[in-house]
Amino acid sequence: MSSTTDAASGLGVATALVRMSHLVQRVFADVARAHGLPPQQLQLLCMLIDGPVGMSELGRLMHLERSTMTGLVDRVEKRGLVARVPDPADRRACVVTLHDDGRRLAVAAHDDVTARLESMTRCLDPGDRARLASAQTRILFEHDPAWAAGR
Amino acid sequence: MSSTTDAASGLGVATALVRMSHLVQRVFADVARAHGLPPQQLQLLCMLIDGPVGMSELGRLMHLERSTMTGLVDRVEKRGLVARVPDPADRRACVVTLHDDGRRLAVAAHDDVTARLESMTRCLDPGDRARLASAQTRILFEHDPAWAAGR
DNA sequence: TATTGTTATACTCTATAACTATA
DNA sequence: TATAGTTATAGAGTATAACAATA
Repeated sequence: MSSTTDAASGLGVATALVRMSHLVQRVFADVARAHGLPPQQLQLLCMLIDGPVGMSELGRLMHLERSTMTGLVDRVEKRGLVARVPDPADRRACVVTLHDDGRRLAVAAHDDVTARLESMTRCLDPGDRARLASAQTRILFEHDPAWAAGR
Repeated sequence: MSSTTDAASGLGVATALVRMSHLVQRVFADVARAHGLPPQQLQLLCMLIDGPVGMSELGRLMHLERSTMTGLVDRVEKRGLVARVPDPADRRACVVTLHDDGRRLAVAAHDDVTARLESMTRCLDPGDRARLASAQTRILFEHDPAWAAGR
């Protein structure tokens, strides 16, 4: 009945994935709140770190309808963190770009999330941590449609 | 530049956790929608499979305010899936219980989520799958406050 | 015809603050 | 005083359907 044996009575892989997902979402939400943003708005900012993205592409990346993106970008734009810039190559389209404040916030929050998650994995051996990352990478490679495209 | 080497250029553990979390949330949302429910309402139902739970305890389990629980339970109750039952031991309190329809729906959807997640892990060796589950179990044991209490 | 983005609408989710009733 | 639950309010997130402008 030591803590070690309790942890050893492990969960099924599906249950573990669901619970781990909730824990990660909570970390993300806590960091977002610490930076004064709702989680979805922070997620949007993080999508823009590598460069401007159009509305439809953002919807594909975040698995949201285009009309949902309109409202989300509206709210983040109202905070002065991003701007819509007309696409010179297509007069229907625009790209969403980070302002300086938005970039600082996105990078700082992203770093916070990374630090907190890495800290949580310190209870694993380095080898186990690497195997955890690689097993998840493998699953994502096989099952995340957005994988091939994105970074 | 083969797909194998692409997968081998793995993600950091934090990035892998965040992406995996999104993938799991998407699976859960897809299953919920297939059963005609918003994800949060399905999550609530799943919390009740092992037995009735009071409003405050539900809030702790789901990391939501008590007032948020009131609305969530209202909506699920309106669908006829759960009922508030007065707690005979404490006249302030009530417990939320599943109706038969709610239980059938909760179990079926839970099974669907489990099946889809297990199917996604089939790209791993049995040993890797077991190590994935056990590494996550270890992290949850150390960092999920709701761990000790819950199942 | 197809695509880009928006608007209108209706729900849903969430937190804060103030409240009632019971412990 | 403390806890269980609700109400009121405000804001945020989401999808569907219909639309305008452009490709």
